[in-house]
Amino acid sequence: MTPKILPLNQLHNGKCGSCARNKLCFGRFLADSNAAEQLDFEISNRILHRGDHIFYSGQEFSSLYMVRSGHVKTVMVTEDGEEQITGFPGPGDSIGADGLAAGQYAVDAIALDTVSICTLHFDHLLRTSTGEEDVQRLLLTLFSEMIFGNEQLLLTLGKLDAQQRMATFLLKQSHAQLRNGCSPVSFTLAMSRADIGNHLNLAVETVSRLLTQFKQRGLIKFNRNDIDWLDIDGLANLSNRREYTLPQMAENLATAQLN
Amino acid sequence: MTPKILPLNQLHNGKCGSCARNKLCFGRFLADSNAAEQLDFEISNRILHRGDHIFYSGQEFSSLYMVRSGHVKTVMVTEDGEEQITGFPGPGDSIGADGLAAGQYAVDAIALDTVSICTLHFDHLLRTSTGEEDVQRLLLTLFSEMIFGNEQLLLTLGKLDAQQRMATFLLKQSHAQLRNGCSPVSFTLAMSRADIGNHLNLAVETVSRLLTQFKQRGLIKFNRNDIDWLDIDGLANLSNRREYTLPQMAENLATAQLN
DNA sequence: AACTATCGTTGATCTATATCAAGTTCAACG
DNA sequence: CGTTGAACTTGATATAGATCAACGATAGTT
Repeated sequence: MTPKILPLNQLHNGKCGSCARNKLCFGRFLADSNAAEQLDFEISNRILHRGDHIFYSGQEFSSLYMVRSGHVKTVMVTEDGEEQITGFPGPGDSIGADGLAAGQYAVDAIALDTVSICTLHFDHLLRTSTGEEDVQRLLLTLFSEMIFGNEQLLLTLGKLDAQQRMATFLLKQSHAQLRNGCSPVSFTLAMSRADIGNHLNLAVETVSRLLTQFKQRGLIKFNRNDIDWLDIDGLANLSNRREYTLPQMAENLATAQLN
Repeated sequence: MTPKILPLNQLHNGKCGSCARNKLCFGRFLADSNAAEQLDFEISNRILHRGDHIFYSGQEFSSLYMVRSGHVKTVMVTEDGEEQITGFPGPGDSIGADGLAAGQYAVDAIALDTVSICTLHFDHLLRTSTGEEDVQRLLLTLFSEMIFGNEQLLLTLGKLDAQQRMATFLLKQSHAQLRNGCSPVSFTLAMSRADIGNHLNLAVETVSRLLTQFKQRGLIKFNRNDIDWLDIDGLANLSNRREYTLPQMAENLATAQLN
């Protein structure tokens, strides 16, 4: 009889601070590595599959979510049904913060592949963190990160052309890989060309053409959604952004771990 | 000898909770009107003039700011100097939250006209609010509002055409007026055509043409930057968004005051 | 293995909005 | 009260990327 083995994205119910993935998640905001013990609020874990909703737009706000593994898309919808993908949260990213102000989630959060996600009941979180200055700061930092990220995205979509947007997107994915201790040059894109196009405000055809073009210019190697290699400096050069070049990426990572 | 009279946007140094403008500012997030007394953190006031910087992009993060009166633009800059105006915070809006995560402000915040602004030293704010669950919630709500606002903007810029974007922008300005107890159909735009164009990702010429077109269709009456009248329902119809129609606006306002 | 639906690629054409080019208006200043 | 410069308007033309159209590849199903 074989011993029972936990799956790679092992479940964890209980205190946030004692979770094995803490360093890649909430812990990445804590300067003191022992401070994780302060994260003594309850979390509960859920596994979702491709297409499952974590929550719906308009649904009453109750919790924040942290992605432990897998990828999600967050979709905002206009009156007349047009959809805008506002982001692709992955491991260590939070979801749902946009719902607090209005009391209801502003987007649909949909799993792109198999996703392990933590539920942080907001009222509980707030009660538990009262008096814990570090935890308060952590929550605000988490929210601040989202504000900053959205502003960066506004800049990317507003002032860069199709090629620059695509390069920036690939570098962002690469950077996220690195943050999670995975290879920044070899990974799988969880989202379809249509999703990328929607997110970057480009037609599917344009996304496809740009990827082909990048491949021909030797900037990336890929097959379908599997990226085998990616020229970070070359793409950074195209994107007019230095922030994702490897040395800079490593530095960002170090900073993220320290703060 | 005439008595000394405070200017309209009267200065207020001391406790936030005792400020006369509290109801239009931090207080708008508090359900209980007496809860304002909980806002016992220190604030200090500054007056700025057109073109003055509240802070610079890259400057070390230290404080959040609340606009008491006047209008501001927040500008993010790319590597190669391209600028994106991410918003036009007005009375009751906060500035600077994007700087917490990285420890430095992400945008330049520049006064568009004469601005009265409150400085909330972040460390002091955090220390004072520790143990105050309502204040913690308030801060997170403030941040959440910005996340939501940026996502709405992403949707507007990504999925609406020039005409719809312009209509949406005018309605947003109108809505902000209403929130501050001013006329939603008669007000002055603090920003130039160039600023509007930059913010909406449109050429100045397109902004000008659309405004002229709206005037010819009887949707707005204006002279230079003074809007004398504005057909809220008509514009809402164009913009494919019902959220800014007058009944809805009044409801939003009521909700905002209750929560 | 053949079938089918979904997703991705590639080429041809079209269009919304940018860009270019001239004015026009207005506020500030000597 | 004429001068200047910035901000705005209006018309003509250009273009990046969308849209339309057709085809190819892949994974899941029977």
